[in-house]
Amino acid sequence: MARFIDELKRTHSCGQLREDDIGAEVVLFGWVRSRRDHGGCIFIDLRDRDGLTQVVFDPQVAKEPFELADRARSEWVIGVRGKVRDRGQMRNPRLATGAIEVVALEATIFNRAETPPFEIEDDIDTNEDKRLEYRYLDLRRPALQKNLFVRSKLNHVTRSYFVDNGFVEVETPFMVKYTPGGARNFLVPSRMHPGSFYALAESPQLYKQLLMCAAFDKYFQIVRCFRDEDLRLDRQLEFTQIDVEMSFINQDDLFTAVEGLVFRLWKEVLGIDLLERYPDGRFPRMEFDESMRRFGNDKPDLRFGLEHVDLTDLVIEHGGGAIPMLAPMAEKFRSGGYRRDLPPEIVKALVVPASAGMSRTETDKLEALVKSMGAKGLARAKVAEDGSWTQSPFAKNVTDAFRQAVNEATGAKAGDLILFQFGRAQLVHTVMANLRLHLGKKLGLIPESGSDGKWDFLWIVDPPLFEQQDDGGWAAAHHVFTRPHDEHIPLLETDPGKVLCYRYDLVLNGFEIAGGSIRLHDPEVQRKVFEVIGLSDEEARDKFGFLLDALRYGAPPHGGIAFGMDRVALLAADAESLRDVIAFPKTQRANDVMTGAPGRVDAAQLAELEIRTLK
RNA sequence: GGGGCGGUAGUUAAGUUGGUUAUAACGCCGGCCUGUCACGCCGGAGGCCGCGGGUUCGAGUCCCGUCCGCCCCGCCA
Repeated sequence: MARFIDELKRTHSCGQLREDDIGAEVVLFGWVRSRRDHGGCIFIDLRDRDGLTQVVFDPQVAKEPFELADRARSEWVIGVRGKVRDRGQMRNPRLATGAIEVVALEATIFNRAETPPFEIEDDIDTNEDKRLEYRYLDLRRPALQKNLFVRSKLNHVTRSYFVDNGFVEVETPFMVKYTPGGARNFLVPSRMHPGSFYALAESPQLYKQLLMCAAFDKYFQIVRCFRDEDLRLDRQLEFTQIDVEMSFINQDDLFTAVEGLVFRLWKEVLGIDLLERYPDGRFPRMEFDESMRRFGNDKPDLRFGLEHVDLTDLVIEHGGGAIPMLAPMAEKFRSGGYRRDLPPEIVKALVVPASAGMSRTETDKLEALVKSMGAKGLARAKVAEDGSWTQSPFAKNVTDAFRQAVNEATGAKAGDLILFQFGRAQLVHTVMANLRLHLGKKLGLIPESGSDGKWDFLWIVDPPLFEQQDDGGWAAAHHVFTRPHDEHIPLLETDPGKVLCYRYDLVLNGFEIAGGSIRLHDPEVQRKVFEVIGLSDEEARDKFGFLLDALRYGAPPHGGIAFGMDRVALLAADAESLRDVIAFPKTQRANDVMTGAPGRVDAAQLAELEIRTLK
């Protein structure tokens, strides 16, 4: 029978003791965070997941524990029985337990520890690959502990909310049928069927629609999804979704359900009442088109300005303003080579205020930045006192009328710097959106954490159903079961590019945290959509046969949404990267540097699966 | 697939136009210290300069290749 653990049970966590506990005898278990040896007595900060408590080892109080503390080193795991004492004058206001300390009467060493490769503390500078290699040590740091606790709470409150509102959680398969198109799938070879593969589900999309057909109205699931695509700051190979689907609802009904969830999450997990910012309990909405025009993407960060100004119409009107680089584009519109309502090429500007004090070197750096995103260059113009342009490739040729029109449209004043992008619409939007974000950060325009403007939610609604391919054909912009606006159904046959749909994204501070749609359940319209994207009946049957069948056997009108739980956690925990809210994440090259995954497998395993590799 | 940045003691970094023994801080080890909490003071150990090749009398430094990490474009909801 061991004295500690068997006989002496833990009475408190290391973050628990307060003034009220003074005089109590307690038993604490934890890790040695730091040890301060004063010759006569030794202080050890004992840490567990809950916090820190200072333990004093005084040889005049108890000799044996003092000798133990003399030997102890960082990260050793120890147990202490002791008495809670008032720190009196020596209180540490920066510590939750700072009013008290525990005087050791008895102690034990559960385990020694090698010197860790980095110190287990917040705000230490350690490269992330090192942190990931020793993830179990990294995770001991209070900041990461806090993040994972936030995540745990998000999960808990999410389940409570949905259960309280009559939803049912249903688990759907991870191993599913491979279907080409969309995100790349991870493949899982089947031993029972050599040469055949399952795919890891990239989302439960089709299954949740089948659940609606099966009358499981109001479904939700907190579910892992897998996509074999390149990673980013906010993208991992495997990630968690809060997946939701409802029947007999329209877009507004779904928004109500989602807003209810988010308000409750913020209230119960973060202690923030979003009603103060959104008194009617609703998040604002913006049309996709407007978002693209003003911000260049469909996930605008509204916490700062620097909005884009679309100059395409002005350029057309002024025939390019005598600027050689813009004239050919204007001509294409004039001659009817380009459609004005769906312009393949556009011109956009963004004004950097004089107060930013951008130097020439800094603008050169901006140019390098936009080039790295595929732009050819960064045209600019500094506005002089009289409205004329300097430091600009446009200045030499530009007509007075066009220059004045641009100054007026952009609102640029003396000393301001106008930045331009022109060319293929998609590239201009991407470059300008990233430029705006970059400048917002660089110029310090994004409010610090905790300020009033911190939580900026926005619905992006009514995007186009299709996007045009390079070959002029059309493809579904999202997935093929998105319902078009009823009044646009005739356009399916005449002008697919103008068809808008019931698709929506919820944006928070520039991150898309949720996306979904009202689904297409009318087989007639479904066929027309397939026709537009050139999907034959046969191909459709092959890909979605089971869903098409289900839709024919009495499908209710339905729609849903999926939250990127990792991104929600990232924002809620105020973390820098998705990796900071995932216990064991992958690197950008999709490696697990701790375990070495992915790894090669032995020949016998491959032989059994009848798989041969080329490398 | 492409662009950018980085890799030097355990950790984080500095390292000049290529030139003596590669620095510093923190950590670690030893000693001293009874009120510290970023404890303090004294002393010490610690290096495949990511890896491979090349140029050179001489490479941490220059060139080529490669691996790893981060950020971005493409891709992806």
